[in-house]
Amino acid sequence: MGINERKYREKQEMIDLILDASMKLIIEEGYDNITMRKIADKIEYSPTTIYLYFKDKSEILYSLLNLAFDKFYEAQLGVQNIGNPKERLMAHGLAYVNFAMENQHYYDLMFILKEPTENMKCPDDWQTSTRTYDLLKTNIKQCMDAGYLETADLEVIAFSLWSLVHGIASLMIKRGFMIPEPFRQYLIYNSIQYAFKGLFIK
Amino acid sequence: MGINERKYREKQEMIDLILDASMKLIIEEGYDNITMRKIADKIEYSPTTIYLYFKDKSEILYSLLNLAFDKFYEAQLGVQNIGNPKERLMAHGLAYVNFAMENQHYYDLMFILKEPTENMKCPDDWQTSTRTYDLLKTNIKQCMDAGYLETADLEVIAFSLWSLVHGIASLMIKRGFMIPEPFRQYLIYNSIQYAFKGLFIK
DNA sequence: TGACAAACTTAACAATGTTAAGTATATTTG
DNA sequence: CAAATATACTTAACATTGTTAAGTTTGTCA
Repeated sequence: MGINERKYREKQEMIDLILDASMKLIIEEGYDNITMRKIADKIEYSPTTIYLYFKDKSEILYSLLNLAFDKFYEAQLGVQNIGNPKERLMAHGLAYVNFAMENQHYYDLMFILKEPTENMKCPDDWQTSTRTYDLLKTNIKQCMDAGYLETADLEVIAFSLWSLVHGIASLMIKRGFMIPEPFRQYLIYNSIQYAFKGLFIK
Repeated sequence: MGINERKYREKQEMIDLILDASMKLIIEEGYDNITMRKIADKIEYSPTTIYLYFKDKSEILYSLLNLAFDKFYEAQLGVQNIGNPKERLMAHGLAYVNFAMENQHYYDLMFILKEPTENMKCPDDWQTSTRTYDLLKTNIKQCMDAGYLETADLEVIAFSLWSLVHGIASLMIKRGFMIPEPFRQYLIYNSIQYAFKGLFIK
């Protein structure tokens, strides 16, 4: 009988409803201003109903983190059609920072906030994140194979590049107000350019 | 009459008492777990007394941010006795990340948390922070003058290096749990090494 | 000594995440 | 078909948070 299937579907729809509302709230009002009651208001249910679908608030944030990583991964894929490994890697870095700047709250969820990580106990729980990191490593590897990068520990190069773009993104998001607006874009673009150029050996 | 001086002194002592207790609480229990009532408990006053000395919680955090920057600046000064500009700059980067790792809550206050920055409206309010950034720029400038670095926009180079070390530090602090412990130190050290080496031209 | 200001506390507010207990609404079972 | 039971949801309440208003004690100065 399809009754169980329907129930499962309805449960899933409710979960999506909650996540949708939460994500919208985060985008509208920022992570700090998201509360269980506001989510409940938005979906027109009582606050406690949410607890029938999520263990607690951090589990909602963890689910949103995974959704954010999906969007992030897609954005990263956008540069994979570039043939030349060096240009691809550079575009990759720029795409990373651009995504972060245009989706600051997603970025917060993915790499800065602690709360959603309370639900990440074992490595299985961060598959959505390692997927994008693997993409970066692949692009680095191909640069290395093509002789654009010095042969070195792939993990070290990857972490260096990741740190660089994450540093740019997170500084801009959290302390960008200290830099006058017209100067921000200039700094972002040229810092990436400068740092990447240094690493390439041809 | 020294009565006003005494009162001023007492007021200052109270402020220090509150800041001391707050900082200890942050170090002991982390930023998330610091509450006005816990601070009050620690200094053995009622919670509302604190409001006679600080406008609100974010003003306390802002004061702590400045204290953190003082410690940070001191730590950075530790490498200034190194004669060779290149070695000094590299040591500077390492000292930066080391301080961050050893004082994660300070680092949170200085570069990641939004709350304390609510009290930073005009550039006068972030003097303690620009001071350390100026130190970095000085060291970069000297590397450039000595021919260790390609001549380029100082602001761009400084932001690149800052982003790199900040990226390493903040990733380790916020998502370090995803990297197995013995590997973390290796990654930190070698990433700095790798990225810096790329930038030097001799 | 009495007026007044400064320092501090008590009580309370609204907002937060979360739980316990209760009520409708489906579903299953006799 | 009706009673029993499970499912979905709500109401009420709790403890904790930052913060304010009102009151009390203490110190200062005429």
